[in-house]
Amino acid sequence: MSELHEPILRWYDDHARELPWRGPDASAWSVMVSEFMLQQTPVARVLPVHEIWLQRWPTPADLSAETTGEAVRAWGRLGYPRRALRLHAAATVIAERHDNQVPASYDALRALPGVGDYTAAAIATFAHGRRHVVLDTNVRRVFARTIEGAEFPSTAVTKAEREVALEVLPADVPTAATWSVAVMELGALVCTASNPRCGDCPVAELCAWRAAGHPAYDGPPRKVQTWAGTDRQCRGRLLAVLRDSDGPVHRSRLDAAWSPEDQRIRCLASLIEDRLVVAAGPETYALP
DNA sequence: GACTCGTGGTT
DNA sequence: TAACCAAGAGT
Repeated sequence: MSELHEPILRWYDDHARELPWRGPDASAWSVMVSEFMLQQTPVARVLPVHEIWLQRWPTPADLSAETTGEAVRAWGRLGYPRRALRLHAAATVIAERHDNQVPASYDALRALPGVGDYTAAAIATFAHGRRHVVLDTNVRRVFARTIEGAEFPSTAVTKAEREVALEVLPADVPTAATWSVAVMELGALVCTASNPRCGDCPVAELCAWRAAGHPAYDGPPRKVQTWAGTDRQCRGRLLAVLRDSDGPVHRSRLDAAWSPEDQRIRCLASLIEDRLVVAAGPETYALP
């Protein structure tokens, strides 16, 4: 029984945000959709899109019956639109092989497209109450600080890190689920990456990083995403043209959306390769 | 393990 | 303002 448990669980009881994918009325599918959307996208931007998706596609089979293009269009500007394709593909697997029920086992979830270690553990835990180590960027940062005394965790999840997380995971199954969401919430609201609110932290007195005097991060340089002029930006521009059009668009519309030309051609080809775009006819393109 | 893949709010 | 960063996954 870690001494972190009680203060963090009590803090969560008082400060948890009310989110639509939490609470007793949320379906496992609602949790699954939220986990896909929350991969690298902030809660505030997910909220309105998640509501539309659940209303439009209340079960995996409802989404599976749509074209992938409609999923990409409804994904809107959440970013990383390949997640929409993977969610659609996962919904199809669930509809066809899992009786339209989101699996409860980690292994079955992990086998779905777009579901990695984190998402499998999160769905098993938050949708089905299973007991798993849920290691996301928030949890990793909270443990790095409170337990290891470092400002930030290592770049990749280590075996030792996973073992520590398992050691502090409450043995009681339902408490383990609450614990995981509580630590995530603490990382999201208090133990933030920049400007942590240590004055509001329920475990400030126990925090190794604070006790050490908040030493600055001294690990390898954390990668900074470049953006301007990248293929990612170019792809985003091209896809936005298709997303904002009702039907197929002529190549000239895409030509106007980005230069230089060689990069535009390369990115359009990669979008087609990724099945985010299809050639709809001579010189015309559309969502799949 | 290093890279790639969107988007927009915050500082 | 440019940099940072947000419930990661796949290659």
